[in-house]
Amino acid sequence: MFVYVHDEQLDLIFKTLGDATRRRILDLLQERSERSLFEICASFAAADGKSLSRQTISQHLDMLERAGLIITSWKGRTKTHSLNVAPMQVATNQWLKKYL
Amino acid sequence: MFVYVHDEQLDLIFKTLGDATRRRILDLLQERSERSLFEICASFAAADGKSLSRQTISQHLDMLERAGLIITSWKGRTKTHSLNVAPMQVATNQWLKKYL
DNA sequence: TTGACATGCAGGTATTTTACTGCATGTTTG
DNA sequence: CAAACATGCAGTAAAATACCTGCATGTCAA
Repeated sequence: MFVYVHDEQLDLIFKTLGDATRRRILDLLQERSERSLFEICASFAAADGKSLSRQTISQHLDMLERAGLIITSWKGRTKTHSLNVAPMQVATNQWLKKYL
Repeated sequence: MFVYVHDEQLDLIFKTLGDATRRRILDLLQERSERSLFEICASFAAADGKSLSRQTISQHLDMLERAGLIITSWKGRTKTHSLNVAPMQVATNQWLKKYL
């Protein structure tokens, strides 16, 4: 199976990866998926001094979801966020690969 | 040899790749390197309707150079631009690889 | 059913990005 | 030297981004 993505989707994938906070969220979700917004905020606060507001992290999660890099589902009043590596693989196979 | 790059450099590399115009410039330079700004503009104009101004392309080239994705050298009054794939390889080896 | 919890939505601000125009600088060639 | 050429620099405007605060909505549990 090979999914073709348009330039705009490639734009979105690379732009989304171009922010250290969002890459860090992906790294967190690779360790363990199915995390809530609050858990992600807590991980950030626990790790070091630089903690961002809940709403800011939420915006980053929205962008990650728009890029397809995370998948969400509701469990009661909690929305869980899980990693989805497909866009990275598609971006690599479709464009980046030829330079590696 | 393994060059460690900081988060800020990873940011810059991915952000730079997150624009279709810049990816297209890289694709052009992979076909043939050592191209001048004017040659790149001409390629854009020849390919299709959507042609950007010389200064706009120049700004994209500046960003590509800051990210290390192109290397430049002067030949008389002409500045030539060549592809440098190292940053893509570094970004892949240092961060992206674990998701592929 | 009410209080605590988890998230969403609206808006505001400062910075960055992307495009442009116009002018300046330096280099080659006739 | 002067004209043509290749690029650089300055400034502008619109849009997007990244952060914030405050309030609203929906859900679980006592």
